[in-house]
This record gives sequence, C-alpha cells and structure tokens, in this order.
Amino acid sequence: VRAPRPADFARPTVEVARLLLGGVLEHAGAAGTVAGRIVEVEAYLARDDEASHSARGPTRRNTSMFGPPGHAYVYLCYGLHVCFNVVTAPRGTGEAVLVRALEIVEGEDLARARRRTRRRANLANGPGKLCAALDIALAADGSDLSGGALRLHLPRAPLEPAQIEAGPRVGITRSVDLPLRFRERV
DNA sequence: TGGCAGATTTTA
DNA sequence: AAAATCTGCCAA
Repeated sequence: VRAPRPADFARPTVEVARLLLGGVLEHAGAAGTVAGRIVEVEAYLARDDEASHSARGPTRRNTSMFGPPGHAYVYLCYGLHVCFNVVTAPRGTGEAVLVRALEIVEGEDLARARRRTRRRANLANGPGKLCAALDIALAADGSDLSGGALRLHLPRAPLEPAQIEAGPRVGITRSVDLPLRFRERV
C-alpha cells in the first residue's frame, strides 16, 4: 500500500470508492495501533442521491462532508454508532465514501479487547463495528487522513474490476436502486 | 417544540 | 423483534 495523493481524489467519487478497496485504514492510539484492509465501501453523492447526508445541504453534523477531500467525515448514527467516511469530491461538493467493513491486519488483540466477539470475521464487518475496533471517535471528524493518528493507505495497484462486486447500498430507504456499494469479491 | 426516521448493532 | 438514544427535518 501507499500514501494517498491529491490526484487520487481528482476523479469521480465512484472511482475513488473502488480505489479504496484493498487499501488499509490504520489508527495509532495510546493503547497501540489497529489497522484493517478495506473490503466494503459505499459511495454517497451530491446530486440525485436522496440517501446522502448532503442531499439537503450543509448542516452542523455534515460540515466536513463539504470539506477538503482526503479528510474524514465521522458522524454518529442512530444516536450511538460511529461511522467513518473518506471525503472525496472537491471542497464544497458534499460527496464521501462510507467504509463499511475491514479485515483486521494489525493489532488484532487490541481490536478483540474493544469488541466483544469470538469470531475474527465479526471484528470489523460493519461501519459501527470497525469504528469500535479501531477506536475511531467523533473527534476524528474533519481530520486529514494523510498525516495524523488516523491514516488511510491506498493499494499500490487498484483491484481488477473482476475482483469488485457492485450492488445496492445497505440500510437506506431512498435512492435504493443506485449500485453504489462495492465489495471485494472473495 | 415535538414527533419521527435514520448510511446500526446487540440481545431476547 | 426491539432497544439504545443523537441529529435533522417538518408540522403545529
């Protein structure tokens, strides 16, 4: 994997979403570092996407979604779960990629301590679960993912299209038919 | 100002 | 199937 470059975000959000697959999200904290390979993402767009938080313009919560690309958009879902996104389109646009699932590749013991589950596969196979495993908090909202404690790494070579499965997004009720969910095929 | 739906997860 | 319980939107 490699560090992200500005050019990585100078392309449509759907392409960035596909590029994130096979990348690594890493959080270095006081207790240690936990990192996971990105295996499932969803794109949220600014136009013709009623499921996107940006669909009705900027609010206090989604401010960072309209911020610079390559930064984090972290929000609270259903009042208790933290969800992590990578902001994608240029400043002011309002697009992001939700990271839905990781496969833990570093710091598994620490991840297990933070997550009450026996099965390795369940450590980070959901947007709220992965934030718990990596200890991503709302304080990370708006942070630059190329430099601080929370880092994004992109694959040196993007996944082949045949390795990516596209389909409808999960847990939404509007714009349900858009194929904006991408998963690494097993 | 109040009610409700929501990019979820866990337990019964 | 339901609870936990924050944020934003829309109706009074």
